[in-house]
Amino acid sequence: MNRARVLLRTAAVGPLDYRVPQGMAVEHGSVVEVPLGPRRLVGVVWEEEKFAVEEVGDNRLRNILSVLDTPPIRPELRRLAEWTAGYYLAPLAAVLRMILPSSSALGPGGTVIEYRSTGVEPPRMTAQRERALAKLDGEQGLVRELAASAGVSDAVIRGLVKAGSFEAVEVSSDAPFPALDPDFAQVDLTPEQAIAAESLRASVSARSFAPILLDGVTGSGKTEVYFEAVAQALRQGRQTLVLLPEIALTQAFLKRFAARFGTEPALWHSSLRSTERRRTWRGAASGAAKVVAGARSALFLPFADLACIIVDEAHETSFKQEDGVRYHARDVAVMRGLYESLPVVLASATPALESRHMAEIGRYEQLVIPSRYGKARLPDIKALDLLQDPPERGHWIAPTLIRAIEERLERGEQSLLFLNRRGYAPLTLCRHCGHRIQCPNCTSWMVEHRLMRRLACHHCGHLEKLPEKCPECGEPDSLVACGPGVERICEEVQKLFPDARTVVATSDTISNPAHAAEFVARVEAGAIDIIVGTQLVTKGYHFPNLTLVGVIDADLGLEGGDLRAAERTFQQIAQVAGRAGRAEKPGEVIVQTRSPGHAVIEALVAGERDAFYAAETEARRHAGAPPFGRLAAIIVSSEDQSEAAETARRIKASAPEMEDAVVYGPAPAPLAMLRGRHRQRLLVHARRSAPLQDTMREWLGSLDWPRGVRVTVDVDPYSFL
DNA sequence: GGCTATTGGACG
DNA sequence: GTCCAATAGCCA
Repeated sequence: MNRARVLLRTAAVGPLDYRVPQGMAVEHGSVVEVPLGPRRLVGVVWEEEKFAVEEVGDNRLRNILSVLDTPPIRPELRRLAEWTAGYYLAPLAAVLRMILPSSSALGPGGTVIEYRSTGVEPPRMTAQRERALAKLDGEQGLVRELAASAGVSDAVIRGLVKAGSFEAVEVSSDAPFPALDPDFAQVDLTPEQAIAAESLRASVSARSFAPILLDGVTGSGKTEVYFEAVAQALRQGRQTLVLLPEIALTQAFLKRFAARFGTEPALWHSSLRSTERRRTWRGAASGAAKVVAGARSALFLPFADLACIIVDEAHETSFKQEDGVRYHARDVAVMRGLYESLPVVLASATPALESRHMAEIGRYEQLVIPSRYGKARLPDIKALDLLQDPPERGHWIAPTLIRAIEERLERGEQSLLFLNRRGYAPLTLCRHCGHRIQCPNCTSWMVEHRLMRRLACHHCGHLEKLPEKCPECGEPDSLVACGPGVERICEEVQKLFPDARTVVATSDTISNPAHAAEFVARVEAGAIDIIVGTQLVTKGYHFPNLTLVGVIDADLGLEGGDLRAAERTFQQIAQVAGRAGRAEKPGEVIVQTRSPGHAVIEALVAGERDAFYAAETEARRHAGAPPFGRLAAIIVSSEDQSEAAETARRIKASAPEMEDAVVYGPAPAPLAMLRGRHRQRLLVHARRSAPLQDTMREWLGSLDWPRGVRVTVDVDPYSFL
């Protein structure tokens, strides 16, 4: 090879050709450093024929500077990258950015000095120092990382190091991974679990593509079952990837994993420190990291010898990336399984309708674990009609639910109240003039967070102080909180049961693995009587003494009515219900609703999961909705409202004639303004068989729009905001 | 004319 | 993405 086509991570620059100097070993997939103008960039050598680029004369080529010290990106992963870019209409370079982390992980390794708080008070305390110490308790990282995490300058951290409040820790970025033992723990499976486990072991050994739906009710021990697939891969010396929907969940997972295999797996998620990032990436590439547990982006790690992919809680919508490359990790995982010839296990108690459908038509294998582990039985779900049994005025917990909590307190058992709404109140209103406090950057109300004493926008993160008088009419003490959030429910609980120990569990209070571990430990130790939580508490946790789940507002998810609203509500309530009665003590679930006759609520109460799915599937089939038809959204945004609207109109006007697709819109998006950008949406609804991506590529590729206007395509959208 | 802000193209 | 040169806009 004397010239090479190099794909760079910057989307704005297409693939470029370089000269391979004499004696340099370069092959397809090699990770190389190349010059571009005055800069040095990292890229990957790709097959020339994949790109239609203008040929450039040998005389204009510059030399590849070096081949980096990492295994080449294997063809299977290159094909997956191409598929992802093609399917989601994203630049290949943007997918490459997910494969190659920032260059720090690619450069030479060695030891670095990180710092960890010691608990020593500095002799002189300042506001900045106080903030850093409060925020960084128990954290470790580079000075730069700590400073960024606490929102202070590097100098503050360096000062605290000098004062003895932080100590230096030498960290090797290439520390070896401790060996995982496939036979560390005695495994005690029920006959039902054993059958599923054996099937998974066989799939791993078969070394061929096999998408598998592992469908087991909550508490049936799916994790123990798929651990047997991990064990099988370990015995063969090969690697496993476990995708988890939320970092907050990893703590519980890691504990169970370590109990089964003797030590924790390698980790991958967006908030890793640079040393950890480097270690996991290189461990995946070398094959030294036998198991990687991670968020969706772990899907693009360059595994040397992958044997199996497991998608835990595969129905979770957080697997859908909502910015950058808008891919669905569950679907890309299946494609990776296809390219790498390996089994992909989608584990869930409430599978996505799409996944169930694939199993029904025989495209996915289905393994069912029909009952709970040991003596545990599925909880009894009751609907509580809020019109018949209303809470007191200005309150949200109905008398029946209050009595149920009371019983648990008397028996020394725990209760969980679920409301998928962070903060204290979703809307703040002026009683005098009717003004509603809105985010300056978004079309959304500011949410009061009483614990933080701030108003927050849940879309852009904008924060403001809670005003003392109405910002519109200036009337003092006229602002009232409307509606409940978890903090307000917690306040109500504390008024009702002043002696009970309550905790709010949301992404605000459990924002890192350390918090998650502390939360789990406190609940397990019986130091908590009542948990009030958002969707964060609906999955993964196993609290044997928790016997009551109260759903504060089951109707919340049904509002807005996007195509998956009913399915999502069903999954969410079934999952949170699954937290009750996970050991010997039976669980009870009380679902507060204003529409007990709604199909979702009736299905939950009757325990008729299959009937619900069947009806929902028929409705989707009738509407030509996914998985029977396909959707793609086009979102046009600009700081200039008229430019966004005009561009959207032009896109619509240039839509090609399509027999098998319809274009709806443009219309202002439900979130008409987001982060200061005005947004218009179009929706393409196509038949299953339509060449959706090709059509859209051609359509949008022939247009251009003013600078400052962004046009994004969302294939298989999950959010319609 | 001389200065700064904006924009389009090249970068191999 | 970033740099650079051509161009447009602005003032004296």
